[in-house]
Amino acid sequence: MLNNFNELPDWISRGLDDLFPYKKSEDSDQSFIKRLELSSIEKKPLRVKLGIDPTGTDIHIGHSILFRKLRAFQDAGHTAVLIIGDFTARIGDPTGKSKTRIQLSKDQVESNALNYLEQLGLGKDPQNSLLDFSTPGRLEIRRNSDWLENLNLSKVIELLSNSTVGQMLAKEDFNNRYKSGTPISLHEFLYPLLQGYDSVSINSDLELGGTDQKFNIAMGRDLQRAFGQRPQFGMLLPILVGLDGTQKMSKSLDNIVGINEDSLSMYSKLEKVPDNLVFSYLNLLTDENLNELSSNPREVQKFMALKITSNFKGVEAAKKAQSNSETLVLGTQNSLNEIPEFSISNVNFPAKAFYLFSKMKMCPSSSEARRQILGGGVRIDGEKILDPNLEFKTPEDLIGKILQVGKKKFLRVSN
RNA sequence: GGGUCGGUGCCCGAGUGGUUAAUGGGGGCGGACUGUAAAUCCGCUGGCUACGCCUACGUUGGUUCAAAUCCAACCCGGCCCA
Repeated sequence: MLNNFNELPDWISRGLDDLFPYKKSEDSDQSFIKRLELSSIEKKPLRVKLGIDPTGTDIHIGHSILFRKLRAFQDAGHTAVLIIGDFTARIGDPTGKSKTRIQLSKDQVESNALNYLEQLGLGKDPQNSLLDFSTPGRLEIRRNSDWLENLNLSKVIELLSNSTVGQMLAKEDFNNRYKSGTPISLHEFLYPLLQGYDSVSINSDLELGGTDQKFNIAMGRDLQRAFGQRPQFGMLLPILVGLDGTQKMSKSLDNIVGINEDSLSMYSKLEKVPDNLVFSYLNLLTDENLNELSSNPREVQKFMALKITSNFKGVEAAKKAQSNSETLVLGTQNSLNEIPEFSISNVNFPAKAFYLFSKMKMCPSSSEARRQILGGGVRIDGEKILDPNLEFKTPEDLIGKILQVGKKKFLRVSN
């Protein structure tokens, strides 16, 4: 951490990686504390910007760090301005990318956006959702196509003139790609400028983002000044490391915990994250006191899994997930009360084992199912099966039984 | 636009006419071990109700008994020149 932010209240400083600029100054453009004071003197809530590009369909707990912080500002009475990057999603943020992102269609982007909002809590009680959608004045949802779709060329040129090729190439991602000979399309240079222009369009006081967003957020600050606005502050929060323990959490790396996952799989994934992540998960995803943790690493890990699952699924569900997960380990699956059920209706009989497991979506393909069986990773009601051609004559032979692949995937056969 | 090099399975990367579904590494998955972790060891890693069939080496055609491997055109990219 570059600074210690201990002059800031805990709800702001918790988990913070950087807040910039961070100067001791009376100028509310330079000192965030002054900006906060000004806001309370003027009785004008801060406009806190967070942009999301609706490129995928699943929000994971890594994203939730930002939303939790945004929510903290909401709860403190400020206005969250959630920008749906429906336009920028079509360009693709080059940040962290080693290659040009595929451009998405308008329809895709729109349905992704709705999906995101639902996951964030649209239509839900604020107590059970990431963001507060219902308290008046606490949330604005804006789509950046509103102002970006019809930007004319002269405006675009004006934006472009605010930055230089040198600046762009100084940005780490572009630099790496340039040096390694990976293509960079010109339109990708536009992305930081457009994101910056979003800040101008909504008159942002503070923009939240992951640490990789520093360049883009700083661009917003520059542009706001160029357009005669009071420049925003940038608040950077750490990028959550994914389940593999090394790379950032990202769907394409397949190391995520999705906030839509059922409580059992959420808990199960969390309780077995690599040890080096446990502390940061507690720090970034819960409000627990970090000075009062057990000295037993396994206990801390379980505690972390329980607390995080509770945040998303409620205390009851989390406790149930924990006890279910413990029974699973003992191999007494029958006592489970919360195994997801899956209908056997699209399986044709007689059904061989490998066919069954692929049709029940336990394995991605029938060939894979065959391999899993041969590899000894497949059980029915706890009993290992080794013959991929094991045949089941009728659905009745299977209904109510528990199919298992590996240690984590379970499913109860239903009608 | 010209020159030149290149496009192989999730990724990287061998292979330059025939046991090639394609060496190797990474990643992933499964098994043993364990703290359901890490480390380590072992196995698997195109699809298909399968002892067989199908689809694969940028795209499309061609040569050949036979092509990822040869030829042509096209598409895409790196570098150099303009």
